[in-house]
Amino acid sequence: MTVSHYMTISQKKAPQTEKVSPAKGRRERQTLERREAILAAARDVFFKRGFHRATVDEVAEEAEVAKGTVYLYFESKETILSHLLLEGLDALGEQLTEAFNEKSSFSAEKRLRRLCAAYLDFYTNEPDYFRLMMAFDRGQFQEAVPKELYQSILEKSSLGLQWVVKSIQQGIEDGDLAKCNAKKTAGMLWAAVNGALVIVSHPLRREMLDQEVETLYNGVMELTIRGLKA
Amino acid sequence: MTVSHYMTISQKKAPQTEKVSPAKGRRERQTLERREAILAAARDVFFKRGFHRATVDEVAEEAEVAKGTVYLYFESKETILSHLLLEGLDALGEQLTEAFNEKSSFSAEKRLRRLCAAYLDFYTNEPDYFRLMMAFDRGQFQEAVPKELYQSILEKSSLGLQWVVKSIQQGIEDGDLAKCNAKKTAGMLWAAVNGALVIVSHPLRREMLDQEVETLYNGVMELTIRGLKA
DNA sequence: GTCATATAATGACTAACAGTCATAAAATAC
DNA sequence: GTATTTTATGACTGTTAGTCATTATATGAC
Repeated sequence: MTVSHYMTISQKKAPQTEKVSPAKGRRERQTLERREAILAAARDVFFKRGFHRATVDEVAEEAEVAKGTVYLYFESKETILSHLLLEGLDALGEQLTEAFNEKSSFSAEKRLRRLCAAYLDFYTNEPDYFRLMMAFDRGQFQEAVPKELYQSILEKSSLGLQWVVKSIQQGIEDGDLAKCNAKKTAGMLWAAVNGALVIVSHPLRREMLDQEVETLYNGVMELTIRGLKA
Repeated sequence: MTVSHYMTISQKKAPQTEKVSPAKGRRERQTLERREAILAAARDVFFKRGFHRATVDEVAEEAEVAKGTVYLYFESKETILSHLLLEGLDALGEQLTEAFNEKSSFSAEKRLRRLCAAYLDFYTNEPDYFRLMMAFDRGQFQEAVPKELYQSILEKSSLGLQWVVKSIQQGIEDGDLAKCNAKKTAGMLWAAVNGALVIVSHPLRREMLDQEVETLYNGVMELTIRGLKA
């Protein structure tokens, strides 16, 4: 059984006897707090300077610990980013869940539009998290972060996509959309609108296309949704 | 007037008198050859190891020169990549020009499909160049490469997009497509299909969408082209 | 050919930064 | 109060992009 890195601090040598001491709870709490403080410092520094410019020394300084301490709580700079990414994905996930609005009786198309709009909102309102996501989509993270962490990012990412899948399934059931592989079609839609954000995120590409985020994004959304209905 | 970096080697101190010597031509040729050799070495190394893993020392060794020499011909590792990128963009540009096939009487839709197919072909047949393009779309290249080089990458990139713009304009003229801003619409289409390639280029994202390149790419193409016609 | 000058090449060096680990400090147990 | 375990530290290592004083080579004048 593998355990998360942060849980291993007090478990370097697994004790044969499971002694319960009064201080144990407090210790664990402190460990988590420390970890959270480092993560918060990393959030500050990464947001302010961007992942690549930011240094682990800066994170340590901001967290008021030594650099070595940072590495007691996280395996690598990339691992820290991954945990921030999970935060971002949680936030995005919540917004998407709200956009889908399970309890309402929205049409499939309305839901798709709301999901797309929520994604654009996230891009607009959480530019820092979005930037980190883009940074993650670059480097050699698969090698730099533990498998299980990589896996949970994959899962969290897929969770958001599920709402798109559900919307398309609903559209097919309601007879609003032609029959198709909902999962694959959702992927296409997502790839397209995400592509718009990828491009506007890069100065060169934005110059190249020479249009505002909203124009491009909504244009792509319209094209694909119309294509879906056709 | 600014001159390219590689032209400055024999011009560190601008001579007042423009003497023409018999050796001049050969020297210039040798300089260009040297430069080309370094670029070829970089192509090998970057293709084999990827931009981030590759080191300038490796490039120098492959080119059989000292590291300092590499920096006589290129300002930075990023600048070398930029020049390789220009090669890639040239190749892509040619394929797109051919796909558009100016002399033919293809319909706008046919042309768009051919352009998209050519882009996918490029992704498939020149994965190394495509990888470098993705690498470029990441880092802090705007700062690391000279403005004029950055500008020429922008221009070369836009050149390919022009064929999409032309196709859409033709579609409007032929009455096959509804009136729209051709440039912006071309950007949307491009953002969408490019988005598909961006996603499949990343292992995490490909896992997430769980489908083959062709399926996803052609799906996005179909969606957007259908949306365009609707 | 030989020397003076201009040009090109070299590789040891610097700086920056991720990550390590022997040592120190603090907490806990007894 | 002492021993033991846990946590923290920061000097150190390894790697790599980029520099620059020094060396080598080519050219031109005589």
